[in-house]
Amino acid sequence: MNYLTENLKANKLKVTPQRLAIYSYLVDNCNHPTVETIYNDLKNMFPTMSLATVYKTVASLRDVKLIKEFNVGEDSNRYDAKIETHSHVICKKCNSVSDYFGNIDMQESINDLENLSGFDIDAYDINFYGVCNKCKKQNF
Amino acid sequence: MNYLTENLKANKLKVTPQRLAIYSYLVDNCNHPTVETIYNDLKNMFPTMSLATVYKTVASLRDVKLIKEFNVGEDSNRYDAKIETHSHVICKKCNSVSDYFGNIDMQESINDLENLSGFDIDAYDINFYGVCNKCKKQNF
DNA sequence: CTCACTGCAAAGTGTTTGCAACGTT
DNA sequence: AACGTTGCAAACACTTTGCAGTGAG
Repeated sequence: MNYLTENLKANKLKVTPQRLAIYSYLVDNCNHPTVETIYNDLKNMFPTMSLATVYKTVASLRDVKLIKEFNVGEDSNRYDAKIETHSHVICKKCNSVSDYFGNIDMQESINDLENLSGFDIDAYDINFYGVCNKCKKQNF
Repeated sequence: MNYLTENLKANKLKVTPQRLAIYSYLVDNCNHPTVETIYNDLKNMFPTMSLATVYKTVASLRDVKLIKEFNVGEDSNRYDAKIETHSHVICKKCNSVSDYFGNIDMQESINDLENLSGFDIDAYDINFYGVCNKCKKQNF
């Protein structure tokens, strides 16, 4: 029993083939896919699988915090199985979303903000926007 | 002629009563309203105004960069007439969005990221999530 | 055996579009 | 007078829901 199966069971989620496939797909892919992308990539292996199943599955995985749901200004949400703190880098040309794991120290700002406003901060997101290397080269 | 009118004209946008009302509403309100909120708050003064007009207007204002459009994980977008760089602080309980103008130096990370990946970064967003002072007090 | 999950279709929600009437310039 | 804007209704895209049948535990 691999760790994906264990993670699902630990969160009281039944290990169905569809659910395991969607979860492994997210763990294996760093491209932060949308529901549509997941569905298209998996329907070869699961011809009867429906979009609704993908929606329901990512919602379950998100609820138990095995994956993160986010939106970078597009119509549809993206999903990410990397749950450690990291930033996203979005290319304005090709709309790709990549990861940046560099350390960004936010503690000072968080302290400042908490003292200033009485807010309790427990998370933050950082998104960078620009043009990726590939699009720069293609003058795209 | 006030500066709001000037800003619209400078961007070749006709100064209609609806457009001016929506733009001033955004300039006067720091609560980062959604289209729905703008519509509800203005329809007393403009009983015939339609949601479509609000959508079209914020799109025009966003296109000429008089306002910013963003999303903090809700179903609908929010709009902000503060165009200087600043962060958003989101309360997970009451879903309020407030501003943080504290200086956060990202230059080092941007350099690192640009060297690392060849990305040209020209903007970034920072969102903080937590519980606001009011909700903390209400144990809400 | 039970209850959660799947898959289909239908409904829901936020947003956009087509188009005629209107109003700013 | 010209052309961008408004406002209505219809269309659209993404997501959620209802429900009967299925299958993991």
